[in-house]
Amino acid sequence: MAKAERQAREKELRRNLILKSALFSFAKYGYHKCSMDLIAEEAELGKSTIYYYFKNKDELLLEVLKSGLEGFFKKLTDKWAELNDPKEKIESVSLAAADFFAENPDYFKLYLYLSLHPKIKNVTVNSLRPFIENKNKLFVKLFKDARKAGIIKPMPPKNLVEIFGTLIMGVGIFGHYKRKADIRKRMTLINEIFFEGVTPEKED
Amino acid sequence: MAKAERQAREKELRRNLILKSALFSFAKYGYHKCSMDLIAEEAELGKSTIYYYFKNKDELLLEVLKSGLEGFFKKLTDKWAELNDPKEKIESVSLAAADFFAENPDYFKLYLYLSLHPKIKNVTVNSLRPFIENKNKLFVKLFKDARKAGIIKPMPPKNLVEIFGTLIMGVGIFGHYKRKADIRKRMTLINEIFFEGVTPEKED
Amino acid sequence: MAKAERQAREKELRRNLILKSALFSFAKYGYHKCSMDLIAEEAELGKSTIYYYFKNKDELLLEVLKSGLEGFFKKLTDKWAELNDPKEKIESVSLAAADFFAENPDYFKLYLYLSLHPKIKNVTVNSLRPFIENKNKLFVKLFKDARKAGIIKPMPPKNLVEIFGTLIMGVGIFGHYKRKADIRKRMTLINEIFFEGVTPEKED
Amino acid sequence: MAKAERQAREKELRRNLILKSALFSFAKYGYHKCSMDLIAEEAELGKSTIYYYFKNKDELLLEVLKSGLEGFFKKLTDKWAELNDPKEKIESVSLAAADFFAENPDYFKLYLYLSLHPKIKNVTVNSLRPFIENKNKLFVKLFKDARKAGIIKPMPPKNLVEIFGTLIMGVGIFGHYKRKADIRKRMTLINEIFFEGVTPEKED
DNA sequence: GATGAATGAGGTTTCATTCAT
DNA sequence: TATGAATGAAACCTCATTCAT
Repeated sequence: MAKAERQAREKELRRNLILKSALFSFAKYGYHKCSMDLIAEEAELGKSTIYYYFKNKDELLLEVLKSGLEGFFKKLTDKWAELNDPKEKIESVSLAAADFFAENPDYFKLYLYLSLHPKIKNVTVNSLRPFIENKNKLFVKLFKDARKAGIIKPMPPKNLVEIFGTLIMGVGIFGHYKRKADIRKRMTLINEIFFEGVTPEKED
Repeated sequence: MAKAERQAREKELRRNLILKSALFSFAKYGYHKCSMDLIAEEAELGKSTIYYYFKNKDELLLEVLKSGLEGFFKKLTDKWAELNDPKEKIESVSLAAADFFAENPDYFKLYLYLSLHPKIKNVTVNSLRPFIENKNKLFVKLFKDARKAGIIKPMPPKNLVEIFGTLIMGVGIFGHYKRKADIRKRMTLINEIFFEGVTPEKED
Repeated sequence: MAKAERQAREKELRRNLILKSALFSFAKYGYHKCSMDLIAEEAELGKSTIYYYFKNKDELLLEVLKSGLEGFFKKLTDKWAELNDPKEKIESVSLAAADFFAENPDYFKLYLYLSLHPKIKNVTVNSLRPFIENKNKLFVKLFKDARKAGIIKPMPPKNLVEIFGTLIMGVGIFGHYKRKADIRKRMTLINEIFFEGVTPEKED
Repeated sequence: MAKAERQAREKELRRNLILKSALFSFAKYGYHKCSMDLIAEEAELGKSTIYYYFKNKDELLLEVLKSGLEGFFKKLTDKWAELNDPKEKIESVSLAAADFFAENPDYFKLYLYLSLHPKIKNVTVNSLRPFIENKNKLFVKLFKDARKAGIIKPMPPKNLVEIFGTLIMGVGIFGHYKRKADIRKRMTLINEIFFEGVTPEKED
């Protein structure tokens, strides 16, 4: 019957509405100062309805983060599919992040905020860890490939991933940029520094 | 009378004890999950005593951060006094940070955590802003000097401060390092990348 | 039409399924900690279905208890039909209870639990009262008959019913017995004490 | 200083006030239907004050029960100190219980209610277990002594303790008695049945 | 100066029940 | 007949803060 199908679709929509409202409110007030009431109000639903869709606040947070990260990595891997050159692939990470920041200014702030919270770190974010570590391996491999291709100095790939990741996330932390073009410009600068450094070419 | 003096000294000691306990507990539990009780217990003082020394939780946090930052910048400016070369000065920032991270693993995490918290950002941390912006000017000037000295490409100094700052703080975010030597090594890598990039020298 | 009949039969089956699941869950979690969800899940039915069969949680409880008690008294009166001697009849109560405990370890616990719950006592269990008082009269009559037959001291029959009832229910309260044989043995001891006391025969 | 002493005394008084209010309210509404608000209102204190004195609802319950049982056993052992004959000692148990029921009509109901609650049984009441098992040993010893003195048939003392205990608690369960004299009368009947049984003396 | 005691405000979560389909 | 979805009401508990001493 088409009915069941429509219901499933509507349920998915509601779920996404809650996810969206939660992200918005978490980001606006910060996870700890954002009450379930606030989220419910934002979603224009009863508070208990949220508990009908998500077991508790922690899980809601988790799903918010998951859906955000999934969106980001979907975009990124789509882009990678079009590229071959490792350097271009690396640069595409920051550019994909730029677009993602512009469209979802809250995800990375929330993610970082939580990464730094000692208690949550141990409970919720940890269940994201497998997901993240999986992605991390992709990045490590990317840098290894770049190294093999001779376009990167012999530096430990893991460290490079961390450092490059930091650079990108920094945009999210300090991010007072609003326009996508500005963020892209900043990412371009980051790419340039990461690859070439700030030291001018010696002319001789 | 020496009595008043001794009393003043004792008061200062108490204040510092509270500050230390607060930092420890904030870092251990996260600002929002760290109750005044926890801090009082850590300091082995009555809870109300904390209110005798600090107006409220927010102000306590502020003072904790201030004292931490002051410590860091004290060390940094001491080092700068010994140096002339702008590049060396820039590099000394990350090395000073390395030592500071090793000795005070919690300050920067707390600082970052709060930088990302929307509400606190607007209330408490903002009152740190003058202090920080002041220090920021020092860094901007440093990069301008470096630019003048020709050891830096013509890139916007403000952006460079942010990017270099991000690189350093990243160590605090991911910070799984325990030994000072490890942190220093990582900072050296960061310095190298920042100045020279990851692209190998073209040999021709 | 046979259809209506089958439907009625199926409805009865569903009702019993819910009753069984409710008893199981009430006993497992305790009435107050047992949510309708739990019961619905146990019955593998939608939660609203329970409301289709029973007006509310209280009524469900009531019906659970009723059906349990009915089962017990059915067995008991069946046995009584075979017996004439009042003493044997009295003893058969505890033995019937033994079997009933063994087969339905939860009914009496639930019944007692609720007898002790002040609020429920006043609302739901009270509607069991006519039923129970009816049965009680049977017991009182039994003890009166026993008195007439000269096999019981001249003690107030009502009190004897209460005391004998207590003894039996005590097995349900402390009931750490698992095997039917153990419960029967215990009931035999209770019968002996109730009739003969614990004081040894004077030998002279 | 006398000040500290007075404060300690006042704190103890408050604690007892809460305990009393809690017992009253638990008994009136039943543990699960008795909210902390209700207790606070009864004690004419803020709800949080109760949490200042007791960690949570479970612990409050535990302390209520503990204090009740302690009161009972204090009275009982006081009486035992005056007695030598094991039979008199046994009888004194039910008479002490009679007085205790009359003065604290709620304790045993609450205790039983909780003994029967599957979830609480495993958490809170269990922490009473050592206390209770300790007392139980006293009773077992009492029945062993009575056996040695030849005033009890060779029946397993543990079972006798349970059965005798059940008889006494039954008064608490069904207890519609208000006047101390009525309860004592009932206990006397129980003692008589327990020792001599309901079977009349054979006259021959 | 120092603190034990008290609490109001607010947070998360549970759950019986209803309603549209 | 059966049920998925939604929710209001209420429960437990935490915590920054105050106040009397």
